[in-house]
Amino acid sequence: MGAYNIQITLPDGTRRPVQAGSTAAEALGGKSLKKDVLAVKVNGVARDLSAVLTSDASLEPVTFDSPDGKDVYRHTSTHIMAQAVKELFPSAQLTIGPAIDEGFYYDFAFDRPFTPDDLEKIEARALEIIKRDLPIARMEMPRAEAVRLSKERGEDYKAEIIETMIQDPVISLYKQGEFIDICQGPHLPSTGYVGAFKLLSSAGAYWRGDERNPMLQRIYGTSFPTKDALKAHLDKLEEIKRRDHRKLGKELDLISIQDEIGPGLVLWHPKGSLVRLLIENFWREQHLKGGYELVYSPHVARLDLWKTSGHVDYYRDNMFATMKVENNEYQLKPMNCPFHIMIYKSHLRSYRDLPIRYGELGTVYRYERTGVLHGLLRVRGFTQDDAHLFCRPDQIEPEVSRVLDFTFFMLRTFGFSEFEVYLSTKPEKSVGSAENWTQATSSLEAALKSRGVAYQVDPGEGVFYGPKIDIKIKDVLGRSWQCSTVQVDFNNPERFDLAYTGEDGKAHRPIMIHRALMGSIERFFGILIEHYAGAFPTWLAPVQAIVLSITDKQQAYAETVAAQLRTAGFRAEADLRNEKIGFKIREAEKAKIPFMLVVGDRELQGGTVSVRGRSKADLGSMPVPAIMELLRKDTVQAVLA
RNA sequence: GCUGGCGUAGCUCAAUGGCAGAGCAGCGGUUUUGUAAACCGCAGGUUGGAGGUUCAAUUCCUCUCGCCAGCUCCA
Repeated sequence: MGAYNIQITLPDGTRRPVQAGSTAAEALGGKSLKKDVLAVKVNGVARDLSAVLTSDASLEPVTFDSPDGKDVYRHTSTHIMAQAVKELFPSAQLTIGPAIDEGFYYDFAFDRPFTPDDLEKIEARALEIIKRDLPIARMEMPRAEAVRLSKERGEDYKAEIIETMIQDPVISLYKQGEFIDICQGPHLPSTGYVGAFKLLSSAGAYWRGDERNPMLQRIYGTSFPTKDALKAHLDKLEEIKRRDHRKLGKELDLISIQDEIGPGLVLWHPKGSLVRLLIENFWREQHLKGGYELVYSPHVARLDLWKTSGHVDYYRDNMFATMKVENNEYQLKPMNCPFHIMIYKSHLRSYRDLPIRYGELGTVYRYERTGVLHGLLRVRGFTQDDAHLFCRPDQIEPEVSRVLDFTFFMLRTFGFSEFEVYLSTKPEKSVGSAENWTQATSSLEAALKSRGVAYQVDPGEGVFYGPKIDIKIKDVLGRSWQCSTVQVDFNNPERFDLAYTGEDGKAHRPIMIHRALMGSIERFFGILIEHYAGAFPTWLAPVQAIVLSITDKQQAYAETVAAQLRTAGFRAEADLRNEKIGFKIREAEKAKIPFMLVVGDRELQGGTVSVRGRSKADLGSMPVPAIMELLRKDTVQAVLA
């Protein structure tokens, strides 16, 4: 090898000559390199530390802090798991094993599901492989040879992957000990780089995600550089469990879903109903302020209505079966839009009337397959905070801008402050002219830009009838939920032959915009429960304050205080039971009531209450008007924030 | 819908091919209490449902309903 030098450039701008043929690791500092450098970006492309440098390049160390670093780390982790599986169960075939958001999985073709017992053994073996600190080497070979090698090793799925999914003439493989896997890489330099490693669960998964294909056995796991980081992650998983709306919904007596009633059908208990009432009241108020007209529509209608709308053609699989009434077929409604359209159609409309905005908290029923139902998040009967805007093409942009403002206002009010916005463009199967699509899409973009909203484009992900904007919220645990959607629709105005009379006296076709802010009230409520861990802010709390008497001497006073609060418009209760104060506080804490007002003889004498906020906050003694002021401030603040 | 797991008192969970149990909640009593669980007692069940094997099934088998995890789907 020639002893000529090449230039490398480091992220801080320093340049350094190194010998051509050096590895990236050597170029970065050789043996002094710490174990927290996992890989390297050569000219922006993630590579192994062992990658050989042959020309001038910019180098950037990749650490666990970066998404690339996590990816490399977890990818090697999943190889380690796969090696453990192959060692313990040689007949298991490798398929795919990617790094995912917070860990990794690997799918194996195996003749039976892995048991929790298997998982323990696999984990133990994986830890041993980490201890062996096997060097991980990259190899390259021609496709045909890689296919042959895979078949030789009994890895038919791997051979299929190369043959059908990879175009490159040269295939890269990674080897650690006896374990070989086809993989693009990059990987960690050795198995010993993995600090903390844990397997989490196993489940079936179809080959290539298609239920007609054989079922594979998937194992999920995660890994972190340190035990503490792993523990933090496991703690977070515990926290997610603690906040599960199905658990809290039951504990706080908010809702139930019962066998006798049917899967995916929700009973709203009094406390849950109260929260819902508060949400809906706020929603209606804001819509009236925002220039919407509120409407109601029936829960069933003639099937023909949905033939006209196209739902029968496109979405019958997700609709409940029709019912026969007096020789006519009726359908439980899966959507509200046809009704709003029919309200629009009940008059001749002038261009002066537009935009027309119909809003409805409309309850719809959709047949969801049993396997997808999930608490409040995925149900069969739910209420959409639906609205349909009928407008001229030139009104799309201002209307969408208004909707965006409105959406962010609503979501912020419910405590969400981080958003991800997606613009979905024309899919392969679509209706409407190219011109329509272009104009609508650019109107959506213009609206987003006018609002200074950062967004990503999802090419081809629009609905067949028009482009859309989806907004995802991030909850307090950093999880994303899609709630809001704004969809332009060219299809329904056409199908229902909607028209308005223009300035020119001629009939024109209006554009429809479907939009939902919260999406489904059920789902949004589920998200809210988890976001707040059941501890609703005062303005949404079903019970805002509870008066706790110390002995029955203060019963009358406690009732008076509670009554005063209720008269002033607060949701207050009194706990007069013959129980110790510690017990009453415990129950009130468990019920997550924002304010506990303890009244004993001292308070009785002074006409005060001793205020304890949720989670131990001691707010001291105060007269009744003062606690009312506190409640008022706490309530108003949230709504105006 | 598919694969796997699960289904026992209102809730959380034990147990066994041979009379189904605990804690909490509920009810009755005692206690009159100062910031996260006072004490005693009582009651509570066709072990999700149907069928089968067995002298005997909550336990084993089949079907069915539902739940959970994942896959798939999501206007």
